[in-house]
Amino acid sequence: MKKRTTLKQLARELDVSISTVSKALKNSPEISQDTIDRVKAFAKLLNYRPNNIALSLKNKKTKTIGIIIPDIVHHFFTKVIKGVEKYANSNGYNVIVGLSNESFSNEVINMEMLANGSIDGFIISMSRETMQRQDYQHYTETLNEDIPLVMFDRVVAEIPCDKVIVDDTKGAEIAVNTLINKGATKIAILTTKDYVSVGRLRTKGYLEALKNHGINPIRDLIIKIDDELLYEEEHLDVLEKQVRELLLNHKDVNGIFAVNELYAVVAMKVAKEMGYEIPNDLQVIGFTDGMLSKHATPKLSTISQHGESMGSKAAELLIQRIDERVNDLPKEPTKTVVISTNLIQRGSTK
Amino acid sequence: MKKRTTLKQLARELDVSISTVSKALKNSPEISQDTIDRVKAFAKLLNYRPNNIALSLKNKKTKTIGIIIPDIVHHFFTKVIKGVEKYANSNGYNVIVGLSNESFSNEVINMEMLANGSIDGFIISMSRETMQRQDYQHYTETLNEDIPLVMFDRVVAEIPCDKVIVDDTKGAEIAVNTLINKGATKIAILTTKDYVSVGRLRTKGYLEALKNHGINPIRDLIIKIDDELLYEEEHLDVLEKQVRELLLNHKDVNGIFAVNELYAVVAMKVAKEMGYEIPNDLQVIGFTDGMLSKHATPKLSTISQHGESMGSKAAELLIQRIDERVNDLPKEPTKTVVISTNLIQRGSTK
DNA sequence: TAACATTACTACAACGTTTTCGTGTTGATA
DNA sequence: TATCAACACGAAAACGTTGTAGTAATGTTA
Repeated sequence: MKKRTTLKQLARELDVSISTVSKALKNSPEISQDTIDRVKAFAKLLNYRPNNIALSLKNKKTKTIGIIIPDIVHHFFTKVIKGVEKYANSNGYNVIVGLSNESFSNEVINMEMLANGSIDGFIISMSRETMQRQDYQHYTETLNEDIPLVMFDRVVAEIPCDKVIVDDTKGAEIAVNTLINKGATKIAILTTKDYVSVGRLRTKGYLEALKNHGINPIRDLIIKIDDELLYEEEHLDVLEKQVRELLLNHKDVNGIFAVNELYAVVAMKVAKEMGYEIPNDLQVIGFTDGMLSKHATPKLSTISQHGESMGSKAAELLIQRIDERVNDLPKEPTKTVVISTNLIQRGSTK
Repeated sequence: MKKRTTLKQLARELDVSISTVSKALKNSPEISQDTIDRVKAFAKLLNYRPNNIALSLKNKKTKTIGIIIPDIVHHFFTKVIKGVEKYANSNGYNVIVGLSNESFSNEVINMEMLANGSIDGFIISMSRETMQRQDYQHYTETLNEDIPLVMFDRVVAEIPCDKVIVDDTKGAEIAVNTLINKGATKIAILTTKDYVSVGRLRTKGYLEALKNHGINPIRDLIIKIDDELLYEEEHLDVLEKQVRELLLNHKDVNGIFAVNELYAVVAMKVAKEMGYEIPNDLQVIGFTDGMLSKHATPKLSTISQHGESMGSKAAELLIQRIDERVNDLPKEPTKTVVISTNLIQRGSTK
């Protein structure tokens, strides 16, 4: 195995000490210009570059942050990673990605693999299973070990750490308000089971919007879809079937708010098949602005989640915490940053 | 800053040497069962876990692999990462992600950031700009430093390293053959500029299929789209316009093969707007099986690229090389693994 | 009882850095 | 000429591990 150039090699060949080489490369005033030049020239020749691992060990920081997400094949998370990467990179940090695949144990294992000094801090969105179990030990342990942690999107109040979320309730409210203002009178919601915090909150926003307009919510119009294995083929059928039933039983539904873009797109598809014309007969708004929204026909009006902003904000918060920790600064109280959502109007609304 | 438990601390408090602690934790026969038990109990109490960085430094390997991709907001690459992660994780490796954003300099910077000992090897798909410039210095340098490198999808023959690709030409041929067999007589191709290797190869497959059926290619039917900033909003318009012109000038086109799913989906959209009925008037096949394909109306028939398989294969090859390097085994000649493509038939073909 | 094995440890070097604290050689000053 | 800065460099510790090579204190053997 060929070995990389080290200070020691340079020192030996130049017949000076390791310290001298190290200092020369850093333009230390202790070293004569002559020696500096010689060392630098030779270092360049051998293409010397300092070993990061040794530096990490010495400095007790790795300049690496770990991001743990439930699924990478998902536009939103992908956007978040992009935001994290961008901010992290421009601050000299690398990003190491761990996938929990919506599984609790994977999440724990992944965090343990990284909490061994490999990373300076975590950015996390909880796996579905973790939300169901409500077992947050691995988070508290991490915090106890004084490893900074920032949660985003799927967060939980119990954990005292910085958080980045969108105002799900408000976003949903905006969506439903918009539908109402544009003439929809009977509005259904396609949401998830309640243990998914974002689903719960968006449903809340839906209910509030109705209430504010003096509309009584109808049980039948609130469709809670079990999103286990959501992205698996078979489960789309279930989704389609539920939408079809909804539209069959309530032919006068003229607005649908879906808590993610997939639900929205599927709803549009089913509705079109059943003869609805969008947006004339039925208006649809989704949540999360992804590929599907942009390329659906008609293009989907949607509440944008600003994944990239969330990512870079999370990275910013995390790096602040890391600095705080490294420089032994007093700990600021934990923050929860709310990223504002906004409606992107496209073809699925009037 | 709170410090993590180290061997030294354990040693001090247990009043034994560091070596003893280290060995006790590893059940060394040199250590008495008594001491082993004491040490382990105490280590558990303090929640000791060995520092990975120190291990990396000592062992001269990081158990981390770097993957550099042009864009993470892209279903295919996302699938590849998933495959890499899966294989890597189950072999004790972590994955660190670098995004080039299709930019040459970003690619170089990212690689340099990681080639400092942070990772044991690279998995790379070239950025568009790198392909254009044909500047592969950073790859050769990496290889010269004896850092293993595996390229996937967007590869280049000049670099002597393991590669994982799909048989683009064959895949395209299958697609076009299928169109012909299903009755299409005038088939257009939506492809990229030639410097994008996959575009070039898929175009080749298109031409071969035509030739094999004795069909003369028509210049006008080969649309080479400039995919600079492809995923930016404005450029979709260009794409739409080109498809519209194609269909206007050649009303009898009854088959379209697109080298990616976005082109295919946009083509379908434009065609539908122009009154074509798919698949009756016009059949469409895409390449890469992503979200868009599954949720387009009609669902898009497509050549599947098996991103996840590509990813895990790439990880497998890389880890083999790393082992080879670490154990000073003789170097095997470089391999190019071709992942077989297959046609997924859905609604956009008869 | 002298020589030797075994047991159960410890010391130390090494991985590649950085940084603090010397230290020997100049030249200038009193 | 004795004293002292300034200069240019080197030695060594430290970060947290592991593994090799020692080393006391026992017990065993001839």
